Amino acid sequence: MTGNNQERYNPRESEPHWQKVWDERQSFVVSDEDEREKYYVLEMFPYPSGRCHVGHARNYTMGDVLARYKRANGFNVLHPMGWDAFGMPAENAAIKNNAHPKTWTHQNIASMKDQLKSMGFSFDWTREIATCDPEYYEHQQRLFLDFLKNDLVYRKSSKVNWDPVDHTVLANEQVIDGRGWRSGALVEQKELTQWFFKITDFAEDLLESIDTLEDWPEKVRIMQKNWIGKSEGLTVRWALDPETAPEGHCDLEVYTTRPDTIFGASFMAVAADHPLAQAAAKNNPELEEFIKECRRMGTSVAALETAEKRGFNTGIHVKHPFDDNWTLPVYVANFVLMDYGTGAIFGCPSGDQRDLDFARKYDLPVKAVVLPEGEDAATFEIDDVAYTGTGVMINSSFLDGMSPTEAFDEVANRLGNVDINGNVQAERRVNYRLRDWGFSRQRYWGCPIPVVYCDNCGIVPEADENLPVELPEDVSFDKPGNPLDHHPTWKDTTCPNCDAPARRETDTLDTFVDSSWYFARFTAPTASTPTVTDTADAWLPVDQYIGGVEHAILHLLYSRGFARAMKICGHLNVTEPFKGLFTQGMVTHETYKTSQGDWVSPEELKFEGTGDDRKAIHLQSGEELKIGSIEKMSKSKLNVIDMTAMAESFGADATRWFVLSDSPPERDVQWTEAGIEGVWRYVQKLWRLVDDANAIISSEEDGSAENFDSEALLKAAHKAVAQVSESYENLRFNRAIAHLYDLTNTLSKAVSAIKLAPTHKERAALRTATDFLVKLCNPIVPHVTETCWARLNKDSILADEAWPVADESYLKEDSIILPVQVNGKRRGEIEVAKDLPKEQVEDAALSLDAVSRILDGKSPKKVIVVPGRIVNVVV
RNA sequence: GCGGACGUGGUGAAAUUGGUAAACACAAGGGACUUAAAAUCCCUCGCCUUAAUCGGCUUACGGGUUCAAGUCCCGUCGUCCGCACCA
Repeated sequence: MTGNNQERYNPRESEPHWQKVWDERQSFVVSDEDEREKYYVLEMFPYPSGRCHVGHARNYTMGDVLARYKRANGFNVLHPMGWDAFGMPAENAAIKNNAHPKTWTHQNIASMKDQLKSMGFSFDWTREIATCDPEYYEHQQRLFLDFLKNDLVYRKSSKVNWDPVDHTVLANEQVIDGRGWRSGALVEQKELTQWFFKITDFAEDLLESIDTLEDWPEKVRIMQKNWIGKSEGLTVRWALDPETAPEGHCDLEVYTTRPDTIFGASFMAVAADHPLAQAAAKNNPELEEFIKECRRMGTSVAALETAEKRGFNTGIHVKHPFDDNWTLPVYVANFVLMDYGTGAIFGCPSGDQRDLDFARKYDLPVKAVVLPEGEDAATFEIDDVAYTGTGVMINSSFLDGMSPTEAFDEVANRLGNVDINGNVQAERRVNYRLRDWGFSRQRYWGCPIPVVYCDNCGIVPEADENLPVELPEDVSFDKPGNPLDHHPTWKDTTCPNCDAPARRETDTLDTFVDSSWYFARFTAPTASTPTVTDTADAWLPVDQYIGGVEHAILHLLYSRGFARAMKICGHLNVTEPFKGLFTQGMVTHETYKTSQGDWVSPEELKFEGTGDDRKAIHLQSGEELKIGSIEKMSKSKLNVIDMTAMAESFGADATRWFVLSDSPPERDVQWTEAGIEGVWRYVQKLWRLVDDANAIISSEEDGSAENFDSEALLKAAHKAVAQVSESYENLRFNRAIAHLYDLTNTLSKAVSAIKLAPTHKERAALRTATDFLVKLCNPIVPHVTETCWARLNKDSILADEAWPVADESYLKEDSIILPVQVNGKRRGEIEVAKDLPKEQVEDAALSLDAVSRILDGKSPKKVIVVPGRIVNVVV
C-alpha cells in the first residue's frame, strides 16, 4: 500500500450524488418496447409499518445485486417496488393514536420510500403501486367480479374468533391463550357467512405443477405438497345401532386412509360441529357443555392440536361393517376437524399415535393389526408407541396374511358392493387437506367487496362503471367492530340491477388478495384493466422472486391459485407466476419486555454485565427487562433495527455489503452490528486502492524491471470474474464477497510491490484487474464503485457498463496439487500435471516419504485415485 | 400436535455437493510507523502435546454405510419458521 493519500471516501457526499445521477438519467426506468431479453426481478413488497428494518435491507439488497448484475449482462430488467398497504396495523394505529389509516399508511410509505431511495436500490419507481389506492383496488374488484362470474368465488358459512365483550372478530394473532387481546374475554367460535375463493378447484394442478418449479427450493416444494395434502382413501358408512341413534340419523360416514386397519378400530370420533354431535347434545346437557368448551378453543389448527386431547362419550354406538355383533362407542373429540374429510374418523389405536393416546386415556381396547417384519404375532403388543409402518395383517379375520395395501383393496371391494340405507357402504375418494380460501374480513382497511344485497334481486355484482367501490374516509374507530358496518350511510346504495334501495357488502378482502396479483399489475401499473394481457405475458413469469421463508406456503400458494383464476378470466396466460424463487433467511433479534408485558425496542435499553449475568435495563425507567426469545424481526414485537441507522454512520454501500457478507443468504441470522467497522474499512480500502492503482496506470513512463508477476495478477482477475459471476448467478452473495476480498488482496499486493517504474505489461495488468474489481463490486456497492469509475477517468457511468467477461485461457491450470491419504488420513500432497495418467499419479503418491514410511516395504492393498481430487492408499 | 429446515473455532462462516475441515472475514494478541492517538502495514490465532517440528483429537450427541462422511442412513437433544384472520 503506498498510502500517500490521506483523503477519505465520503459516502455522505457520493451516495446522494450518484442517486441523483441515476435518477436524472432514468437509469432504471424500464420500457416494454426494449428489444433485449427480459428479466423480471421481484422482491416481496413490504407492509408499510413505518420504517424499514435490516431484514428489509437484506431482502432488497439481494434483489438489487441481481437486478444490477442482470442489467450489466444485457437484460431488459424489470425491478419494481410497491406497498402492501392494507392491513390491521393501520386500524390499530387508528384506535390507539387516533390517526386515520389512510394518513398513517401514506406517511409510512413516504418515510420508507425515502429510506429505500437512500440505499441506492435500482427500482423503477415509475411503476410504484400501493394496494390501498383506489387505482389499484379498483382492478382487484374487477378481478373479484370476474371470478364471481366464472364461479370461482362463492359464499358459505364458516367460523371466526368472536370476542363477546368487544363484539368484534379477532385474528388468530389477537387470540392469546384463548382470550381476546384487548378485552381479555374468553373467545368464542361464531358462524358467519363469508366469501370464499375456490382454490380447491386447482388442487390437483397446483400439486402436479410443483414438479415443474425447478428453480424453487426443494423445501418449499415439499411444504406446498404437504399443505395440499392429497390422500387416497375410503369413505366408510358405519350403521348406527338403532337403540342408541338420535332421531333422523342412521349411519355415520368417516373418511380413512387406512381402511386396512378396520379390525383394529376401537372407537369413533366426530368433530364438535358434526351434525351427529349436535343431535346427540340435544338431550344431553353435559355433552352440550363439552361442545361449548370445544368452541372456546379459537379457530386456529395449531391451538386445537396442541390442546389436551379430550373426548366425550355420546352413548351412541355404531356396528362394525364386518361384524354385526361388534359395536363401537361414538365420541365427540376436540382434535377431530370438521373441515377435513367428513368430520368423523374411526380410531385405530395400534396404528395411530393420537388414537392410541386417546384410547389409553379413555381405557379403550388396543389391538395390533399390522405385524412388523421380524416380530412374532403371538407376542407382538402395542405399548405406548403406535406402529404406523408396513408389515402383515393380523387379528383381522379375512385380511390376515395380506399386506396393508392388499387389505386396503379388499376392504374397498367388499364394502363397495354393500348397500347401507340406500347408499354404498364404502367408496374410494381422493381427498385434499387444502381448503377453500375464506377471504372475507370484517374490517375497514381493506379492499371493499363490490357486491350489493338487494331485496328483489339478491346478491348483485356492482356495475363496472361504478367501480371502484371506494372506502369512505369519514369513519370512526370509537366503537369496536367493523367501521364500514357502523357507517351511517356508506352501505346504503341502489341495486345496479333494479334501482331499488339496496345494501353494500361491508366485508373487505383479506390482504393476501392484494399480494396475490401485484406482480402482474407491475407489468402495466396504470392500465385501465387489471392487466394488459399481452404485456403481462411478455414480462411474466417473474424470473427471480425473493422473499422470506415465512411466505413459503400461504402467499405463494394463493398467488399460484390466483394466476390460474386470472388465466381463466383472460387476464394472463401464464400458469406459474414465479419461475425462480429464493427464500432468504430471516433476520432475528432478541425480544425485551417490561414486567407489565409491554414490548421494548432494543434502542430503548442498555446492557449491563455479560454472559449469564447479562441484564437489559430500560433507559427510561431503569427497570430490569425480561430478555425474551430470539425471533423474526417484526414491528409488533418491537425487536427491529432500523435499516438506515447503520447507513447514516457508515453509508448505504457499507450497509449493503455488510448484510450480504458472511452468512449464506438462505440462512437465518441473528442481527449484530459487530463487523460493520471492518466493512467500512474495506470500502475505504477499495477506494484508496483504485486511487493508487490509477496513479500507476496513468503514468506515462515504462520501466524495464518487473515488480510483480503480472500474469498471476491477470489470472487472479479473470478467475474472480468467473467465480463472482457464478456466485451472483446463484445468489451466493457471501461467496461472491469472499472472492472479491481475494481479488482485492491480490491487487493490493501487486500495487504495493511496485518499487520501480512499472513495465508496460504491469500497467496493462493493473488496469484490467482494477477495472474488473470495480465492476464486480458494483452490484453490491454501487455508489463507491461509480466514484472509483470516475476516478479511473472513464467517460461512462458504471450503471451503463457491460459485465466483464473472463478469458478462458486464464482459467486453465496446468498442474494441480493432489492430497495423498493413507487409510483416509491425509499424509502429504503431490504436484502433478493435470492430465497425468492414473498409474503415474499412483507411483508419485507411493513414492512420497510419508507414504513409504507407513508402508514400510509392504505393498498397499488398494490405491484409489480420483482424478483431479485425491489419492487414497489403503494399507 | 403436525409439516419444513438448521446445528462446523472466541464470532459470522467456507468446503468444487462423498474426496486436504476451518477459505474469506470479524474479534483478540503481538510488532512496525507516529511525540501521541487514529488510520495503515506485517505476524499469530480450533483443541491437546511439544522449545519447535512430529504426532494425536475435532463439524450438537450416539450409532451405521464407505477406501473415504461436515456432507448419505437411523436415533437423540437443541433452535427457528409455518399451521389457513399478522404480513
